[in-house]
Amino acid sequence: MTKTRSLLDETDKKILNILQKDCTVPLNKIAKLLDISKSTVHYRMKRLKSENIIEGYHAKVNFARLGDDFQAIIHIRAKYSKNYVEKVGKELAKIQGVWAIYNVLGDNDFIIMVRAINREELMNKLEEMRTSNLIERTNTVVIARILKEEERLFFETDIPQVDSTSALTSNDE
Amino acid sequence: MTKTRSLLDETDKKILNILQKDCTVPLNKIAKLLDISKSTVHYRMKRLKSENIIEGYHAKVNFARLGDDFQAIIHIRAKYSKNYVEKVGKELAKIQGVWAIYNVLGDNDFIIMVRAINREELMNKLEEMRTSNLIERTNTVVIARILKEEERLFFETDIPQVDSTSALTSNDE
DNA sequence: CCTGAAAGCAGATGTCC
DNA sequence: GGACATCTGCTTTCAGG
Repeated sequence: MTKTRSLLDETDKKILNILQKDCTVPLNKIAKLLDISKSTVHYRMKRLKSENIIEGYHAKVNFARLGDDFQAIIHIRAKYSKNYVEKVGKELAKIQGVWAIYNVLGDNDFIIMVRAINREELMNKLEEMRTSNLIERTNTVVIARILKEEERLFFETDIPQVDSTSALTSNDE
Repeated sequence: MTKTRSLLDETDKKILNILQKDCTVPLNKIAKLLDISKSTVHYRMKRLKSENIIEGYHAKVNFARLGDDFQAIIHIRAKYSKNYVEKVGKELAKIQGVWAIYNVLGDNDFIIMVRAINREELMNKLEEMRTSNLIERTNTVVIARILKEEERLFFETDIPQVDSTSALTSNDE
């Protein structure tokens, strides 16, 4: 009967939300928050990691605080060819400072995020792109201020409504 | 005299690069890699954290692996008013799934990153924006594939050339 | 600002449910 | 899949250079 068997249950999502916000919180504390045992948390985290749902644990650095920060968003139109998405992606990935590459639908083929230390450095990176024979055009937007940059948490809407008849009610006891 | 006194020395940057890539590596290992003592690594990490250069430690989740993933990049033109950057920023930040907000220079005022679980959800979020009287226009680009999304590491070029007289010139060698 | 040793605690493991 | 107890090893602290 309606065994939804999603990849993640609600406990997993709660754990992921906690770890996304701060992956240094002790198993102990997570266990208390979710009212399960420490080893269960450990077990689940290991599973999530091994299944590559958790891709890694990373420190977030505040570059704005360091000066020498010049970030931009570059819109790229590629020249079409067989497997151009992968090809162009690889080429872009090689450029120092390109930290995100999105293949997108619409006027452009890619939107990429770049960090440089100043205008000159950014221009050099742009030059690299413009001399590539895989790239048709670039359109660069300079970031004035980063107002937010956080984790992509799970929300209520992410949780499949497992309502059969009642389902809800029944707290543990 | 010209004591550059940068916020970060080379050791700090190396530590930050390691922790950005993986903040679970033991102090021990970092110490060996940098050929300094374990407690020095700890000392520096604490300083970086307390100075908010390290903003936090976060798990990275692979949403693409989970299905129910519909991400987009939205370009936003605001209606100008006093302090509109902050005002619009705050308004956008409230919308569930908006995980990054960049105030940018150019045709648009903001570029934001949004995660939804499907097209409908995204449309709802767009509707929220379009009914805001702070927002003039939106232009949405759907992400087909995330080819790269990593940390913004420090590079050679980030390390200030501590050249005394001329500043420019001096490539590393 | 860096180090080494000692102490405290959290993460890893294995067994049983 | 989850709980409990144990062990290992890392993080944290601190006194000294």
